[in-house]
Amino acid sequence: MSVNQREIGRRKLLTEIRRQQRVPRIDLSELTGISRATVTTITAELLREGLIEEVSSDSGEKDSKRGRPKVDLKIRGAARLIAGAKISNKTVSLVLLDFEGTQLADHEADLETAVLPAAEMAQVLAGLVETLAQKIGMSRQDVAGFGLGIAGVVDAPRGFVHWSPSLTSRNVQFGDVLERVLGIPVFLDNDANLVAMAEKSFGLGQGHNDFIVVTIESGVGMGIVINDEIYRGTRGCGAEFGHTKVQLEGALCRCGQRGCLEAYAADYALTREAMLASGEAAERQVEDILRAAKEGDEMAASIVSRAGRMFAMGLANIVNIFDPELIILAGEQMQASHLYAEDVIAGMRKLIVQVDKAPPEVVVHKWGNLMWARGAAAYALENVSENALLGMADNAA
Amino acid sequence: MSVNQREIGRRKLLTEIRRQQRVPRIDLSELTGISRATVTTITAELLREGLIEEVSSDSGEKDSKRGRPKVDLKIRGAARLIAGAKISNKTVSLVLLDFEGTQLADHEADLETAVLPAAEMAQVLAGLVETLAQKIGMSRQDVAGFGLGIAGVVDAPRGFVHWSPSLTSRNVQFGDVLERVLGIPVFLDNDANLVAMAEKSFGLGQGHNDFIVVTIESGVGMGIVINDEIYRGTRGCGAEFGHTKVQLEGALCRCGQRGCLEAYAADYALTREAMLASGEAAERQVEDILRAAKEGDEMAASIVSRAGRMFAMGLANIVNIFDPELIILAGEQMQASHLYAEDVIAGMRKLIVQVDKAPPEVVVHKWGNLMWARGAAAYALENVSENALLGMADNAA
DNA sequence: GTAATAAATTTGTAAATCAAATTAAATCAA
DNA sequence: TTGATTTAATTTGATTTACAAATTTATTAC
Repeated sequence: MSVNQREIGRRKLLTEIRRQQRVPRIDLSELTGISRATVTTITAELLREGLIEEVSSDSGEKDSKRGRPKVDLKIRGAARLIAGAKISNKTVSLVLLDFEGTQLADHEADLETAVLPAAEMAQVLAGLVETLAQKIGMSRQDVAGFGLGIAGVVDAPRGFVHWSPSLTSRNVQFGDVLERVLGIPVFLDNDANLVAMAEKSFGLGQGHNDFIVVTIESGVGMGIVINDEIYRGTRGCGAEFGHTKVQLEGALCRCGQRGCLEAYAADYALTREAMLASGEAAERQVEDILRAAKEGDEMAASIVSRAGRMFAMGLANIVNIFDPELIILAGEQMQASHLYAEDVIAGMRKLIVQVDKAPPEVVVHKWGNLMWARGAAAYALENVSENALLGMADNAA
Repeated sequence: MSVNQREIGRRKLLTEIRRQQRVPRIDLSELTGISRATVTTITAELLREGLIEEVSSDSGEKDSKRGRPKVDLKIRGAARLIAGAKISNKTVSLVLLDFEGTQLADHEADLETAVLPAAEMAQVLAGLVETLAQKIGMSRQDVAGFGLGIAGVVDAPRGFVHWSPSLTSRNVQFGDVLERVLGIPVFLDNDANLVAMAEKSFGLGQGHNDFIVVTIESGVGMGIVINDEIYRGTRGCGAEFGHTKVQLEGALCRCGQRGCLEAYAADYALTREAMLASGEAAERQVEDILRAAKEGDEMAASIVSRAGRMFAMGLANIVNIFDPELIILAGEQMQASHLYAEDVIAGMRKLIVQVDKAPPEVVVHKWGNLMWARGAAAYALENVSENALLGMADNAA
């Protein structure tokens, strides 16, 4: 009933094994502070349960030591099957991972309509997860957990969608709807949080306990990791970096308010301004504007420069508030390169509180379309892992 | 050595007793999920150690129940003596608390100079703590912990001061200096964090796990409470709300940068603007300007209104990032009333992401000079409490 | 004075950790 | 090939700890 001692040990060891990838029992004892005896008993349980497995050789150092050789332990990939998906504008991308986190399959599908009622969306997703599973000869029922990223305002722990551009209805208990239709555990989250999750599990955030991920695609999003956990506000609408205000009564944003960072830094802001300034009716592509700016077009340069300075200002505010050790600028579109530029970062450094200590590291991580889905899967993986451990206690009783 | 089960139980029970103020064992068992038997044994330990005490009557409900009457437990005030202090511009205010948190004495003293070398400041503080203790017939050596709040950039866990307006030297291991001079454990923190601490322990933050405190005095500060703990960034220079930027290349701030919130909302910003606008050489008092604004003076009104709108914008950014359940506007000066005004808060509400859920509660808490010192003491109390529990384990061994 | 009732404690048992002893699996040296 | 050496992993036995159930304690009701 209560969280007993043993469960704490099991959790500690399983997470440590996951972190280390491959690790012998004696090191586990060192790393976790749990005695060798207890490590033996607990890992035996985890082995029996099929959650981990032994790997013969320690490939690392073969300096011909004598003594009984270490036997590495690792997460057993075959233990569970995890699916993750991200709903984008008119496409859904999915990945299938094993329990180790290695990718087994992926899939991409178009949606006929970008916006659907919750029930229909669930039907579509159920079909896609089935298709995905069949790619490796499995069925949907074999999937232990499905993580889904959806744009909008999401209350992740409750699986509740306040609003999403992909759903016709507001305020849906979408997590429950999905679980009913899919018949497997579903874990729902805001898409920006999932990038943070992906960076934490597979990306540049590995080994960091506190960091911030800023995502740049059509809008500007943010994920916050504090104390090794995704921080979500009380109402599930925190981390709205794109809608922090950088100018009082400034430019009009898609959200209807004025002065949002997005209204200066996002793609549509650039094209809109260029259109307005030139008086042309046709929209120029962002790439066009960036190229023109580089080639000396003053108007274009001015637009791009302001976007960069506004972005730097927004970033600086984040640093002044959080003082994180790391900021990851993550995005799949190369066209946001003007925001990744070194002078933008330099501009940010000038706007933060000056201390005799290095400013936070800023790294850029450009990745493919599937990263979102992998983040969603990582979120599911975390939850499935936890449930697997809880399940063990039940079996014992 | 390792944090054993028993220690977890002790901590749980002690914090629960502190939270409940007075509580019988059987309720403790209910509240913490620890069995009655274990509650008996652990509370016996805590009693023996003198950290808690029994109180005969449960004053609450005397509805003539039968059965053995409950015996309330409470923190034993006499267990430890805690001091807290805040260094302000040219004064130091101090409080002396017992282990329950009730105030036993307070003291205020002027500094000859606002800025001192670390060693001298430590000497001054040692004398003041001695004076404080003697007010109740005790000496400095009887104080179990001293919490100190100091303006500037402070790395609290390390007791390191990057920079402070009260010290001549930068980058001082001030915590260690103080401990050497005072001869008692010292806990150092940034002053804004201490207000958060005070609100969490004694004020409006009680019962909330995640909230934000914005302090308004000569500058604008912020304290962040996440998961019932003060959040401090990696370098100890987070939560610099006053220096978040609200205008690109805007008004000049004391910190040398442009566009800081402080440069629009702080006292000196108002007086400066009024002076510039009127062309007068003499500075007007903030109260003057506020009164004039109310009486229809257009220039004054414009200045005050902009300060309010900028402040609303800054607050909205905090909400858009954190989505906290509660924001406490805390300050000792009535003159900041223009920032507390209802229309400022309403302005903030218009600038946050709109969801079908109530915006965060905003409350105003005006308090006296000693609140800072009480926060410092609360910080020390938390640490001393923790150490008392750790000490028990050592005794047993 | 006795029954009833509820809080707190005691008792005996089961769970779980750990240090120390033991076993297992390898290398090295002769 | 054999035995010494070395190190990892397991087993053993003691100890800690938590808890359910039984018991004691302190009160009211009748």
